[in-house]
Amino acid sequence: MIASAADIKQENGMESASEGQEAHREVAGGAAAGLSPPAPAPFPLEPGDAAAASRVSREEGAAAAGAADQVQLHSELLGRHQHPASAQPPLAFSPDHVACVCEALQQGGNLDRLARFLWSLPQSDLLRGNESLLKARALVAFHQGIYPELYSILESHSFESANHPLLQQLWYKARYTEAERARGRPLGAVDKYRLRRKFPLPRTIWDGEETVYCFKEKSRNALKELYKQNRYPSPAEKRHLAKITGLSLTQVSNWFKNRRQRDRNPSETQSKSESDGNPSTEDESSKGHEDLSPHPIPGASDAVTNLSLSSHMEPVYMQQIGNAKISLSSSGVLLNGSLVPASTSPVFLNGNSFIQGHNGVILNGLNVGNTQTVSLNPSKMSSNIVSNGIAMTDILGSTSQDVKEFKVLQSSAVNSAATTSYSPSAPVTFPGLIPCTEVKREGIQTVASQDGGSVVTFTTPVQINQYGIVQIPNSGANGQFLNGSIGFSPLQLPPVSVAASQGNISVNPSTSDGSTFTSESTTVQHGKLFLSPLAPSAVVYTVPNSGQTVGAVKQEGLERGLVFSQLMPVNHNAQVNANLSSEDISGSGLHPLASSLVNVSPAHSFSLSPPTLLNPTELNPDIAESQPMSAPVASKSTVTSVSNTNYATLQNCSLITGQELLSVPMTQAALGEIVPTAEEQVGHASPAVHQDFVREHRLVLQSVANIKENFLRSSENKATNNLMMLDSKSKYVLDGMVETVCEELGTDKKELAKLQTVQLDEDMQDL
DNA sequence: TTGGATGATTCCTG
DNA sequence: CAGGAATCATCCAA
Repeated sequence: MIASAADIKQENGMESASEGQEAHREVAGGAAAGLSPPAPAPFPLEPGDAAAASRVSREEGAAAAGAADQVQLHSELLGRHQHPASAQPPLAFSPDHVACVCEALQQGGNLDRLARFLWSLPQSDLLRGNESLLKARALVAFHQGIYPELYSILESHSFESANHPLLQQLWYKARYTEAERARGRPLGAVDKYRLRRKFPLPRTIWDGEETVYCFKEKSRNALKELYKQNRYPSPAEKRHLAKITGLSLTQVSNWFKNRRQRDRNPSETQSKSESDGNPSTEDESSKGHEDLSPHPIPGASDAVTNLSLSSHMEPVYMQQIGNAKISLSSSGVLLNGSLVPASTSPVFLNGNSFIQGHNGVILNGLNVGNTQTVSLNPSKMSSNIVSNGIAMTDILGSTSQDVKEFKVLQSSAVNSAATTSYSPSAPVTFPGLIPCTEVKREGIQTVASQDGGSVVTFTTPVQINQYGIVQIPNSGANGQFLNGSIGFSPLQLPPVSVAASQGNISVNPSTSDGSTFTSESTTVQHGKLFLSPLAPSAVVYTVPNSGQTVGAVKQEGLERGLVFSQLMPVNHNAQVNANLSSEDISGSGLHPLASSLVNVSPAHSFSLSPPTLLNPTELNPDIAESQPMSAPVASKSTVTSVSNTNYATLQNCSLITGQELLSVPMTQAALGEIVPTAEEQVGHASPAVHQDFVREHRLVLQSVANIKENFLRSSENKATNNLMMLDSKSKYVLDGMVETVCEELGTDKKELAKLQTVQLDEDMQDL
């Protein structure tokens, strides 16, 4: 689709860059006329001069046939007969239609035609800032070698991320081509690299996220995290990883393959510590390889691995789940999980993950960086000593095997004898665990033990500040039984600085024996919603108290979803603020009220009161097919998990409320007005209505824009297709339109004439 | 300019 | 078809 540099070079011959630009301005000049202020218009169209433009176009117009001509014809008519010369010529197309044609021509690869079409368009404020037009203009400018204009376009408008790859290519290729011309020789890799450094991408076409060796750091971290746990991911895991990282399955597979290979041959590759600064990665890679060969996830019977730690005099029993790798050079921390009867304050994190010594804590396989603090702050320490309990709520990523193993270990924990109590007023650190990571534990009741060891159970709210993982505000006079029900899902926590913002946690009042809590101990968190923005966004809502315990929530492959615990009293005072942005979560941590993209007020409540729990089957049939919810501890657990697609639907519902009457029909109009009925409506056009309609439509689009990504994801769900269509700015949506238009363009001009004569007032009536 | 790091590719094997 | 090994091309920092 993109004209190659060679093409451009050919077109421009041996002219210098500036000469070439001028030449092309003269030849193809009007391409950008009147579309956007930032770019100079070589042939500025006087108001009402669409006819002239039309004539010029036809004279030049080698292919006078097609959409461009039809458009300009109609523009001419409207410009002459409906508007005085002083007014802006009206658009025969709606901006969406223009964008549609642009997309069609772009995808058709006919950039010359696209240039003529752009040139023929009249000036209109409606078209300013139209991203499809700007993109088309950029393409044309690149195609014609008018690089200054290209740069101007790219820098003057903040493009949607969906367009970034293409525009970035344009940016770099233009730079390369310019440099090649100047030097008169092809560029080498280093030359290109220097050019990229010299001309970094403008933020308008770049999300600002650093990439190293083509992979974004975020993606790389996700790969690393899974690799730490499992060097041989299953195809499903690879797919999931590919999905959450935006990489292809092949890239994920290659990454693992390369990583394994280089871990196997550290001497050859001189593999050093990864960029995550975690030497443990290397450590665990360089030792015990025989244990890391492909193997099925072990069953519960072999879930417990007895390791002897070099730095410890006492053995530490750890739970090794699946292919999770265990690397302990000192005491570990494990929350919510298994048992480590080490003498030096082991803390476990969610059972199946692991933890390592020197540089950080790995929460569920994810490393907590040096500056991160894990503090467990209870608010009040009454006498809540829970002797038992390990309730595991593993939200994401855990496998059923994990749960099984957890059960085994849990039972052993319950049956164990030794119980250690920690003074709530004495924060406990874990020597040797993480020299640079502070782990505070306040008001933690240590409870069960195994083999003389101790298991930590959190009986009060657990708070991990913004440098840490989880924040659970304490809200009660009575201590709360959290029972260690902290679920850190694998792969959800980046290991570095953003880790804190990407975990998820559920605080569930559950007991190991399945008994329910009294209201006194559990109501304190009423209405609290603890959300966690995740890169693969998983948000866990757990609102305790209903006389029932909440068990584990499992949802494999959840990418952006909400997990609602049972009986979530949204209608109380719960305002759901969920920042699901995967791009900007580093600063928000887990503060529940941090910047929110989605603000679901009670008015838009999902009716999650007990009688109307979200039914995953209804919301998304995929849920029924997917990972079943499991409740390793609480027998009564009833947790509703809502998959990403459902979440998108929910968002749509809330945001579109009151607007869907506008937006949905608009989609129909945008797509459907190519139908012959449009012809009968010629002459009924009402520019005023049209523009107003467009504005409203834009309003709708704007409101929808925030959840666009979810729209796109929801496209996987057929049930939401209609909603997806609302986002007519989306290229995905346009794809369908483009196909249609391409057909029309390729067959009959009349169809385009029909397209121009859309009667939006009729649409309004339909509304 | 250099050399390590890294993603991708090819070939082979089970 | 996935994994291992070798290799290539490119990236990127020093």
